[in-house]
Amino acid sequence: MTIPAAPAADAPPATPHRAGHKYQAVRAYLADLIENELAEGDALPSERALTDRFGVSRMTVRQALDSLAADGVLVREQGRGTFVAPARVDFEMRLTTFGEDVRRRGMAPGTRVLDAATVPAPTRVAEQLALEPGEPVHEVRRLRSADGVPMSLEHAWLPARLLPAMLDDGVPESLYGALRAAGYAPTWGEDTISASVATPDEATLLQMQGSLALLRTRRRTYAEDTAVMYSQASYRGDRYSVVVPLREAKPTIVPRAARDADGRTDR
Amino acid sequence: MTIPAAPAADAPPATPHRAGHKYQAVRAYLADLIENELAEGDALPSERALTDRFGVSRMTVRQALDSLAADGVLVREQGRGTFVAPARVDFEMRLTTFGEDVRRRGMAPGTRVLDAATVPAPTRVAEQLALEPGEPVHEVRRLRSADGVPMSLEHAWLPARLLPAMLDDGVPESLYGALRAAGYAPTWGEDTISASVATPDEATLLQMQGSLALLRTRRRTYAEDTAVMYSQASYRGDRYSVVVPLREAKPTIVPRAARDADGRTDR
DNA sequence: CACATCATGCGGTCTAGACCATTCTGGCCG
DNA sequence: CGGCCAGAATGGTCTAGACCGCATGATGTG
Repeated sequence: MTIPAAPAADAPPATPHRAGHKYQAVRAYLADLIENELAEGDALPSERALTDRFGVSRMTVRQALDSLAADGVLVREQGRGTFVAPARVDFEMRLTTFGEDVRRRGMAPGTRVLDAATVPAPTRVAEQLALEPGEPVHEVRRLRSADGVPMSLEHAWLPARLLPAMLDDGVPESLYGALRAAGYAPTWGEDTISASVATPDEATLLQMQGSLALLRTRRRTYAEDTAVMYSQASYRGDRYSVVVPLREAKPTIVPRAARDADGRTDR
Repeated sequence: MTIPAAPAADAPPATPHRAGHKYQAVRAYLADLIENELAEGDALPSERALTDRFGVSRMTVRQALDSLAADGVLVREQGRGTFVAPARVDFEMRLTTFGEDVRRRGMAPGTRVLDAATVPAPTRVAEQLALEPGEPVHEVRRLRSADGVPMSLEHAWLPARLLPAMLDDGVPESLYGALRAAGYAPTWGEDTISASVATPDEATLLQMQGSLALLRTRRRTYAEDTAVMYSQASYRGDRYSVVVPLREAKPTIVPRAARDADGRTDR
């Protein structure tokens, strides 16, 4: 935001590096520019212009620009300039919550808690969470809906050791939120997706008529190295689908340099 | 005029830059080292050692190291050294074929062609492939099996314009292989996964008994910007599941610098 | 013996230049 | 009018240093 039009041409003596690194200042300035000022495809100030504006050397400016280019935010073109990169497809599935997911689809999420208790971990759950069998876990069963229409039955288990007080004030609005608040922000996970037929109980709760097909996901959620949650969700097959972006088959290793090396592409 | 700072003390021979850039040479050397000599976690030569070995400046060495670190092949640790990165989890789903997929699970893939013809594109297919309705497409229906057990019904459409002779010698072993051979190697795609109940016809072909739940995927496959295939597959719900790795929820923008900016991390 | 200190080596940041390769523009000339 | 060519501007590569902060192990010291 603050545009350092005049960067105190020489040495700011008091805090020379306390304020962080110079390239970070340049990067922050550029990031702000990209987010608030420029549109996709717009040109950024040239390296030499930034050099003048910030009173730093060109290598420092390039470090900022290159890091943004590496993040896919910028595209650099020799002889032309540096431009805001076109929005790229995100090739990674994200750990989203049901609430976020539904809102992103433009609907209002709803929740009905069916069951919540702290219990000894069942064998399968203990396996998935790498716990000793019988170690206490919070178990939560919820019926999730979108715009009032039942969509999914969720069954989640979290190690009680990580969040001892989680259920003290009732079931939290968001389990991921509770994990984040406890310092166990989910960082990665794994879904296993399958299909099966709803039990009569499930069919009733989800108000299914006609087709009884369910899309089931079993999810393990991790915060860094610790398993923080195991959950199963059953979605109405007629109302829910998952979109998975796909990348090309995995290349060898060390891509960038190899490209130019072998000119022939006769495969 | 100005004598170049580089004193050409050593080699300014016939082809000084014809052979490529210096940092690429360093990178290639390091890549070979990583692939053939070193194990996960091993230390690489220090920047200054590489500087001596190649007779280049440290910035040039760093460009090679940084690019490999950006590719996730190396991990740099201030004060300690540069190390071969641990094999990382692949957070991206890949465009795999049924055959590859089954073989990776240790089973033998099988195929029975049910139908193959070149026909005018149905409306929905034309939409998905961005064709004019009625434009000719190759249509292929196959029953796929693993170790002789029926697993999946596949229905695929490919623009005939891209591979005019695809069906001349019967149905190719691999549709992706045919695309690659024609210069349309698939580079990305998108699966939409849902669940539904098998029709009697599907149940018969897949020899389903008991549960009639199917896991269905609709896939669009692209080679760069051109849609090269649209396909639907129906998997037996009791025998097939999809594993999707998940990354943490998407951060705002501009991650790297922002991290250090707010000093407080009172955990 | 336990602990503080220091030297060393490492990657991280930064400078003030240089030349190269590519792209585009504008003016010149046929 | 059309095509060619020279600049100018841009990013790409590279140098030969400098100082900083961090991690580690050796060296003393109480």
